[in-house]
Amino acid sequence: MPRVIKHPEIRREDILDHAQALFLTQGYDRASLNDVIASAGISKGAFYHYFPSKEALLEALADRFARQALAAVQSVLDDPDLDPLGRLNSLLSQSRQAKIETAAEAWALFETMFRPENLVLFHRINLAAHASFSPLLVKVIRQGVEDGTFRTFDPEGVADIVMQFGLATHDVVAKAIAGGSDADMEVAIEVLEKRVRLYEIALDRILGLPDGSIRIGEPGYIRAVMTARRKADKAR
Amino acid sequence: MPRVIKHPEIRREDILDHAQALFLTQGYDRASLNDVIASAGISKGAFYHYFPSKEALLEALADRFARQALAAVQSVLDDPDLDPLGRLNSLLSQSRQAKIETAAEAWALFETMFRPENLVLFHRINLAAHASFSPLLVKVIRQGVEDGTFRTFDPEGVADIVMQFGLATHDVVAKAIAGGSDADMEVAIEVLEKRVRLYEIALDRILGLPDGSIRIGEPGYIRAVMTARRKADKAR
DNA sequence: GGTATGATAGACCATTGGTCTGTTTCAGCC
DNA sequence: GGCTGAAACAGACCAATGGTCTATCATACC
Repeated sequence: MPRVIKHPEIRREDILDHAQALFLTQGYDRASLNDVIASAGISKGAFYHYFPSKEALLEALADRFARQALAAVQSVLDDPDLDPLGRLNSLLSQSRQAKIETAAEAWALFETMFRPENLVLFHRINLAAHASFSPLLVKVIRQGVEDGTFRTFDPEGVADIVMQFGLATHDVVAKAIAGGSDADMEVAIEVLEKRVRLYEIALDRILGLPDGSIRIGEPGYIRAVMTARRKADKAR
Repeated sequence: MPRVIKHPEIRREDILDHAQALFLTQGYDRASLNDVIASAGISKGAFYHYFPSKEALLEALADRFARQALAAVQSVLDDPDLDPLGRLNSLLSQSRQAKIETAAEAWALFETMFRPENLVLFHRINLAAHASFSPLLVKVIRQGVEDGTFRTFDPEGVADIVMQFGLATHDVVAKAIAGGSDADMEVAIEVLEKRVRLYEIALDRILGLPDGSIRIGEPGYIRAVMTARRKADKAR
């Protein structure tokens, strides 16, 4: 094997990229270290020079995911024109960043992320995301409580419940993927939209808001994501 | 090794027992098949005579857990004197079966179940539990909707959210375990009781009930479980 | 130009989940 | 009681895995 030397940061990202592709397509357990280093075109020595273990690679990957997600909502957090409710709604929908054109990509991520063999990876990402998002959510909620928009005795608890919304959709999406047919997809869309409405009124209640205040995503967004995926599927 | 022949069902349960002990103490990944067969005192041939793979063993274990849990609440489901709300509350608290004396055991299960290395096992159990519990919950909720106690447009969604309550406590408990000190425990108790109250009012709302209708567990139950554990810990 | 240090290669290792062949036990039949 | 076939079990064996170790290359710096 020819010896290629890259800048450490580049090489590291390189390994992460290849690992991400393999872990997402085959799952963390089924993708072997040999697969990773073969894909990245490096030797075992090189790999262990950058990561102390396969587990550490997984964690680094989860961290990167969480950081990227955080960066994606940074503008919402920084926007000074948003009141607490608006900020919370924007965070929940994330629709400012996730435009409809990228819906197909969003689905691709969903599809791979929620596959059963990706449980471990998904969980790590969730942990990392929780660790970095929770404090921000708590901050927003606390501000809302102070200025009187929200009313709750447990901001951290509310934040956790908000975070769990992601997990909540897990089962539904997983089943839709397992099924795969158009009919399954249609069912999944309806179930998800109902579920979203349920979460909205639950959040309204535990934040002491009048009904209809919380709006998770724009109406029809889920359908847009799902149908975009269907189109992409049929194209290939 | 002497050749001991047991009744197939006995042998199977035997293997499951030893696997359960090992998986819970060491985690599914870290406990090797050799550990399991050594602990069970059998050969590889014997093991693969009963289970097609290590994965299948995990699934069988999860199934058994789910079946046991189901059996534990069967009386609540069969009780003809309970109205839908009472039945739901009883299911949520499970306090009829889980008396305070068994609190220490409950904790032991919690402690092992929620350890990070048991993610996979926990998830399988959760899936199995979800599969068998959800329909029952939906049935109860549907009855409540019919007789006018509950009011919701999405019984399945409500059932799922109820089921997720178990997962919700996961993080809190996991952190308390990670900490381990009395102070950590005290914090965990308070956080958990707040979280429970939050869930109660959220469920009240999405079931169209007046506040205070849903009661997850008797007041002080969490503290009872936690302190029982503390006593058990200090005893040894 | 020498050299220390980081970056890379690849042989090597113990262990793992899983397979395969062979042996023992025993119920059912004559 | 003896025979037989299938179920129950034992254990050698295997490829692959995550991880270690030593040797080699490249480069920045004096």
